[in-house]
Amino acid sequence: MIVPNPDRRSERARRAILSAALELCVEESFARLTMEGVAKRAGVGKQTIYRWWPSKSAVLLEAIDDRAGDTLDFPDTGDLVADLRTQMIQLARTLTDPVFAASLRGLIAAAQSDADAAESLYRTLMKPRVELCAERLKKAQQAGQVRPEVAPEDLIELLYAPLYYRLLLQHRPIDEAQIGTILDLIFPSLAPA
Amino acid sequence: MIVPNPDRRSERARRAILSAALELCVEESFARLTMEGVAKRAGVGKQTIYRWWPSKSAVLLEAIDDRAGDTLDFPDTGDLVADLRTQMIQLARTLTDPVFAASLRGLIAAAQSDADAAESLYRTLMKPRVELCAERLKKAQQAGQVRPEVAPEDLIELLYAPLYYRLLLQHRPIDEAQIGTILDLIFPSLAPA
Amino acid sequence: MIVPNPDRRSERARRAILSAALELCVEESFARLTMEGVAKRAGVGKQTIYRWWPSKSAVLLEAIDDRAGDTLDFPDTGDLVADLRTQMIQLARTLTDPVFAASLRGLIAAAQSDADAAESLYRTLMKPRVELCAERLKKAQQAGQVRPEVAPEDLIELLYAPLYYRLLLQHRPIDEAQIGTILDLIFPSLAPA
Amino acid sequence: MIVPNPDRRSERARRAILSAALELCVEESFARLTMEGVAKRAGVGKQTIYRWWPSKSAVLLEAIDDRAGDTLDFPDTGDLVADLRTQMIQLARTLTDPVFAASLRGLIAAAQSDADAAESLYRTLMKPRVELCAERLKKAQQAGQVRPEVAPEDLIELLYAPLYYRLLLQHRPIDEAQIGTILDLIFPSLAPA
DNA sequence: TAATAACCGAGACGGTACGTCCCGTCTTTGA
DNA sequence: TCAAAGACGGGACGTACCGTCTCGGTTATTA
Repeated sequence: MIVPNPDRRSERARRAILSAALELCVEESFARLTMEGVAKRAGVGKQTIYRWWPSKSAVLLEAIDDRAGDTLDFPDTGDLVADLRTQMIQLARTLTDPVFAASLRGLIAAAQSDADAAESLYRTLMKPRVELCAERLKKAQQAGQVRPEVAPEDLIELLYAPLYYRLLLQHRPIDEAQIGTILDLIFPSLAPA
Repeated sequence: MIVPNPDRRSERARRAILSAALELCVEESFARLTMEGVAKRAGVGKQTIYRWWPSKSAVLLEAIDDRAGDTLDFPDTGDLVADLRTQMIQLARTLTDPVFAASLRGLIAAAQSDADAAESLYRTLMKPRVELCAERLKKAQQAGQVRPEVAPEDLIELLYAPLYYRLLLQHRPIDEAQIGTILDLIFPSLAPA
Repeated sequence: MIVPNPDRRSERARRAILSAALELCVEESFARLTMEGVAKRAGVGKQTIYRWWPSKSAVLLEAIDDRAGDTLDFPDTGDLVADLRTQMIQLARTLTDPVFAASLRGLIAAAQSDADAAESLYRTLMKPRVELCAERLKKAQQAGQVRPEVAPEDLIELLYAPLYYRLLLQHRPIDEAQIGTILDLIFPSLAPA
Repeated sequence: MIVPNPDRRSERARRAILSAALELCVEESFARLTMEGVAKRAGVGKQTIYRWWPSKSAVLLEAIDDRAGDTLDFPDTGDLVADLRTQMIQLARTLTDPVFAASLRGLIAAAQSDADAAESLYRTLMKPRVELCAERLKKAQQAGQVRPEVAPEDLIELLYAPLYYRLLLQHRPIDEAQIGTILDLIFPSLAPA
């Protein structure tokens, strides 16, 4: 496979494609999002999309990752529950933003039939944030605030999975009350004996 | 809309269609599952599918619901945690069955772009089981085993969401260890003060 | 290769496609004639064209053959030169008809890069007419009007090639004067010694 | 339109382009000959082709004209039929040369949809040779070997059209026998009464 | 017991989008 | 300043499916 020269890449086209993808994903839905529609909306040839991305989920992943930007940080005030609450509320806001919600739901949908999409979704969007959270939890364990035998990754799943559950099932809305419930139900169990 | 007469419906065709849908969903994936493929595999005209189902996700939902059969029961030995463990292990087995996993992942994917699919997926597959579990939890609350101010629906989400998280993200496998972790981390918080 | 069932073929679509092909070939040119354009003009899906014809030259060949219709006859008054003149004038009219000229020029152009197109062009349009002419010439030879050692096929090429030469080179127009010249220059040589 | 400075033109690039065009036209066909293919094969940028030629037929015309070289001469031994035979055999050899045949068939095909290509093809390749032949015929007329009222251009068409007919229809091969037939059938009519 | 519906299989239809090829133009870097 | 390289916006290719439609051909009542 011949790889195009990234130095000659048109930044204008790149931005137009990513914007068009996000817009169309919200206006329609991921399933009705088409490469042809993106090309038309972006004023770009289809080949220019295929030159730089292998699939529509790859375009959307880059678009949403660009938009998420540098929000890679995890608060550390010393109070673990307060920090988690702050961060989870921030995530809840993101997951209820129409653009982000539509994109992420689409990406997760795509991941169900496309292992590459699943892999890059996890690696790009989720893994870095999971790792930051894991570090914060380890620090709390070292400070004696959390039982040492709890694996941070397990705890992270417990805390965050209910948000994704509501994102994907859409049966109940993601909100701050949910976050309160999650923290209330889990944290009393976590203090060392 | 003209509804065909269900009395004259061919049971042979119905079964062939549902089987073909499940087979193809596993062999390929939900995204590559096509009405034409199902019709061909089932030895059936396309019209026969469209006559009885509005979409491929509707076919698959009926197929998987048929297969799940009458497993609508929730153990009640008096020991809530033991009962939940039993039931969750049963669910884990279902979610790791290739046919069920492929179908459910596809249905959830479809639900991201199709509100009807989302609604019927929840109503048909999830709601009855959620309600059974809620009843069991209420009984436990009445028996003084669980703090009364905890909403059963919230607790259910906390317990089950991590399984769906792993089903959809495919980053870690669903297994019994996970269920142990979930129960260990949540239940110490639940006993009434 | 799976062959579609001709009994179910839509005559309406067939006619619309052939008409659209002829129209577009004249309005634009064979090189600018596209399957997409024909489908659009005919109000037809592209697949419906590809189902019944392998290429645009095949469509055009059938269109022009349909239009030529049953003009498969060769006059026989007993006077060979008069009969040839009659028939050649008829051909000249055909070759100067805009629709026929554009189509035939396009078909011959296509034949230069496509052996199948060349073969079917010859077999469908030319061969039957060449054979009729050859029969007429043989009859004239039997009547002692033409030297018996002349091969009818050779004579036919001599008579008709100049018309095609002008059709394709477009440097001088095809007209009755040309036909007079051709017959005048060739026939004095043909009488038996 | 900005015309580039011919003094700075790269002769190396020009030769590479013309060679590549001829090679590809033979290996594939004129229809499958592409500017990109020529550029790649010639090791040249596409712009370098578009700078000096307007179309692929223009490239090919120059290529074949270069190759035909200075074969612009018409024998004159005093014996018209012998001279024509000599020259026509020479032409037959050219028309059966694979490179020349593929190119000329392609150029004539292109001429069917492109008036510029038709015009430059006639002017460059055909006209000079037609004129030489016409001069030779006029000389024969002055020598009383050919009826004076025959227009040389008409006679030329009669003589040469059958060769082009076989080149383009490919139904019978061009060979010396054909040339004998042509001359035998036409020349008895030409002597002055 | 014929006729007469209704569903069945099959698949042609008008249509959308796919992913690819090539067009002719434009832009960058180097000779 | 021209050349090589190739990215760009764009149009058409030939294919896969969509969801609708139109055919006979079995059934399975209803006159």
